[in-house]
Amino acid sequence: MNELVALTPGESAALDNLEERQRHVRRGAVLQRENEACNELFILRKGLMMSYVLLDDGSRQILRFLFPGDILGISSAIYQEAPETLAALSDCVVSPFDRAALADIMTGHPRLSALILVYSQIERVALTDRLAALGRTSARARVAALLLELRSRLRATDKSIDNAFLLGLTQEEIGDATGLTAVHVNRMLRQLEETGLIGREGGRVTLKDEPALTRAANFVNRYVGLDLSWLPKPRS
Amino acid sequence: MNELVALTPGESAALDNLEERQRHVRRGAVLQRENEACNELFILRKGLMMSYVLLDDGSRQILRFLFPGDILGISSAIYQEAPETLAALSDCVVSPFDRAALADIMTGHPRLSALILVYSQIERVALTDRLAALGRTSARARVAALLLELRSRLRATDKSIDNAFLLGLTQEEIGDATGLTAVHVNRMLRQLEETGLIGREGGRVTLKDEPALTRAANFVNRYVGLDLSWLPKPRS
DNA sequence: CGATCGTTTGACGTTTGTCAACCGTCGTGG
DNA sequence: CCACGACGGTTGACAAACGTCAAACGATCG
Repeated sequence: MNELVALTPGESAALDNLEERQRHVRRGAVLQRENEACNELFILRKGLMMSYVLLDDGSRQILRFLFPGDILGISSAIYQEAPETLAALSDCVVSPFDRAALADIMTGHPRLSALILVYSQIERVALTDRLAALGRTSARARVAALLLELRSRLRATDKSIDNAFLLGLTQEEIGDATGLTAVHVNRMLRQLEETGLIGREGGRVTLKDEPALTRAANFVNRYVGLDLSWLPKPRS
Repeated sequence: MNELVALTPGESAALDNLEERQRHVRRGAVLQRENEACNELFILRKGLMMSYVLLDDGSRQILRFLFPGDILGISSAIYQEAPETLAALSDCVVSPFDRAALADIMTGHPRLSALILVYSQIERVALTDRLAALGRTSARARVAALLLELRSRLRATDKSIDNAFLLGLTQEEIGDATGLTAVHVNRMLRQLEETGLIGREGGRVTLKDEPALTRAANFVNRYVGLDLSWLPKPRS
């Protein structure tokens, strides 16, 4: 949270309290399964995870990729059964905490409550961007938007990333995120490569023509342009 | 909020405070425009509204339909510029309030803060349901899901609604919500009618075979199955 | 009464999915 | 050490779903 505002000692302590415990999650492991009870929330410390749902016909929709610093499972915490599955795309480290800890923060730290709401709204807007992409843009635009989003979010934790990054996803996973088949994702990636917008060498993607990609995708970075001047005063 | 928990007098007073003012919004009017500054939030009191985004090519994605009791514009409140447009689908009444009032609630009423978070998470899950629908289901399923969702949400404010309701949307609006063209929406509606799943008489839709519709749509009502046992204690 | 809007329908085009085959890499167990 | 199988990527032929264009109709409103 300290990227958005300077925290008071009391607020920092409350957050550190959430991150007391650590749990390692192996690549491919499931942290929380759709339709199962789940009393824990998590903060992702290291690695890349995803949330997804499975439909009746067995197809999968990836809802969101999760990066270090993200809070996982708020939506599951308000339901008796989790509405989505959380799974690790790489070896990860998470800090589990329970719903009572969330309630304690909301009672004792109004500004942190507001920041949790802010993060959940940033996520909401990112979801609506993807909704618009799935509803109204071409396969090519969706793949381009996904690459831009991945790069932008990876850079938030690893400043060394510039135009090139290791794409930790299979083409099937890209397809499940963008509403396409793996075969068509492959065609789109190749087309982006052939037209010079991206480069690819064994899992590594290079954004070679970022302005053209942004135009193709109408991508907006939702972590900039915030207005937090209205946040309540910290209590301690 | 009082549908989910019994409010204390202090909490009720804080909410009544938000609804002090009233503003009438005519059908078709825009309450908030994408990319414009907006310092107000709203509670919808009467009528039907929608939020949408416009893409570069002029196409529109409707993100969400808004019903009485919904809070409008939280996501816009955290940005300098609104990420979405709010427009009235029928004559409406809204209660505007400012961001400072939101901050006051978060400071003074921890349980209301938590409930605001709960509502924003219900909305989040509804958005992910729609994301999965757009990414992974057929045009027929998406239209069926929209009809079920509309009926379910209309019934929340009007208990007299059973299987039939007045569909206050054009087929173009249904298309913009489901990621289809108006022409194809028409074909799907006619197909649902011909196969006996729905009936139609001039703007009125009747869900004639609800189990079959639910199967066609894999629809989940996200306003049931909540677990709010963890909510913080009310302060006053 | 004309104009506009929403709906309906048909013919046709494009995008995307499906199916199938093949390739290279990697890990594993005989 | 090698053979095998699993997995992910690549490619082509074909099919299905959905979009585009165009025309006509009825209702509503000024």
